[in-house]
Amino acid sequence: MRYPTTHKEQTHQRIIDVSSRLFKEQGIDGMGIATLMKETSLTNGAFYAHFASKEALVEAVIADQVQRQIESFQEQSKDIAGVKAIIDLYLSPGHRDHCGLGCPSAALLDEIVRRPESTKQVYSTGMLELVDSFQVHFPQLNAEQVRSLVFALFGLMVGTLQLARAMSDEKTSDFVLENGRKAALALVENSGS
Amino acid sequence: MRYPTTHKEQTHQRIIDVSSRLFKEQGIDGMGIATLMKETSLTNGAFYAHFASKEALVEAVIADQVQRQIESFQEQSKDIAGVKAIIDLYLSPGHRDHCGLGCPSAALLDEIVRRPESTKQVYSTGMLELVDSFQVHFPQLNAEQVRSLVFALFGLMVGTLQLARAMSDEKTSDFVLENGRKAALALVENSGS
DNA sequence: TGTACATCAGTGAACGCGCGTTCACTGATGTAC
DNA sequence: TGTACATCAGTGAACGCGCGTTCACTGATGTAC
Repeated sequence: MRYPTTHKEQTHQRIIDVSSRLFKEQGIDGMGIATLMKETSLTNGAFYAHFASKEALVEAVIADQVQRQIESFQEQSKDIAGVKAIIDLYLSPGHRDHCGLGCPSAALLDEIVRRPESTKQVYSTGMLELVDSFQVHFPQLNAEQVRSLVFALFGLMVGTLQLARAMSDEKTSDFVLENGRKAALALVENSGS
Repeated sequence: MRYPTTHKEQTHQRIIDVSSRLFKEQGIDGMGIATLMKETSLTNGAFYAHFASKEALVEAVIADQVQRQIESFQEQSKDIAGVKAIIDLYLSPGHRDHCGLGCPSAALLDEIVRRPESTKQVYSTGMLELVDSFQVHFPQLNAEQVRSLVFALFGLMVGTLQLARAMSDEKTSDFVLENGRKAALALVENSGS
């Protein structure tokens, strides 16, 4: 069968989508090509028609995930209230309980640290873009002030979400989450806005 | 050869020490029993005389690492200055550049999230003890206030260190680190102390 | 004092399994003449 | 219009390798009689 012109491109994206979820749920090292392709309803051999290696997929997934996160953040209003809405969603039980659909940084950051330089570069570039995209929420701050604030905010949110996910006791987990949410809101409120 | 009474205990601890470093450097999934035992100058078979399974080792490593971190924190003065010293050390280039010798949470937190409930329980218990150990630095705060402050502080420090480690550009990494350090110090200073 | 046996930390080969990757092949379609 | 060939997304078996785990064995020492 010949496929329509867009077919291969669609399959390519489907592999990225499925991999994003599975990597975030099971870890990059914890998810093999065969399993991943089976979940995409293909056989393992087809993988290498789409990606040169597993690492190439990892890079594609990270780039795609960070872009999607930027887009999802941009759905909020372009002011402080928008940032607060982002915080409320980020440090929510829903996000905590669904790694596979959530933030790639929270799910994969310390695995990304251990990957090759090229992969870290893809992540770094994306993260800088993400951080700078917050400029719209803070018209009164300059670029460096935005980076200052947003890197601290993101560090706090990522670390807090990971801690909340690691707590085996639900009450403690809720406390960590809600406590982190307040700290994040306070950080933004005291940012000279 | 018969060994002295303490010999096996020493070997047991040596496996934990070597594993702590290697897990933090390469990830838990990224480090196999054979490699790990070779680094301890033993053969792979000896492992199961010391641990029932890899997961049992993971639990032992996490418990041990968190205790050691508590002890290292306790070397600082029992006041706000002590907390500031901890922040300065935690968010320093030295800590960033040596995962294997550093904080187990920063190196392994999102892998811990994906491990069995029993392992998360070991981590949770240790972390609560760690957080509560900060009470000595804040005599004017009650237990819940200390947990509020220290969970936020730890979330910020862990997330920031991970972000700094993931940045491929050194200047950006330095910025993230130094910026996070200031944010952490500000968090502690504004804590009604 | 001498000998037979128990103890036990560690050895190293082997188990089945899943990993990332390769490759000869399939089969439906488009193109050339 | 009919036939031979090119294209190409996907198939599925196979590659060598390292994984976690098991187990019969070694060999130095202690103990019983």
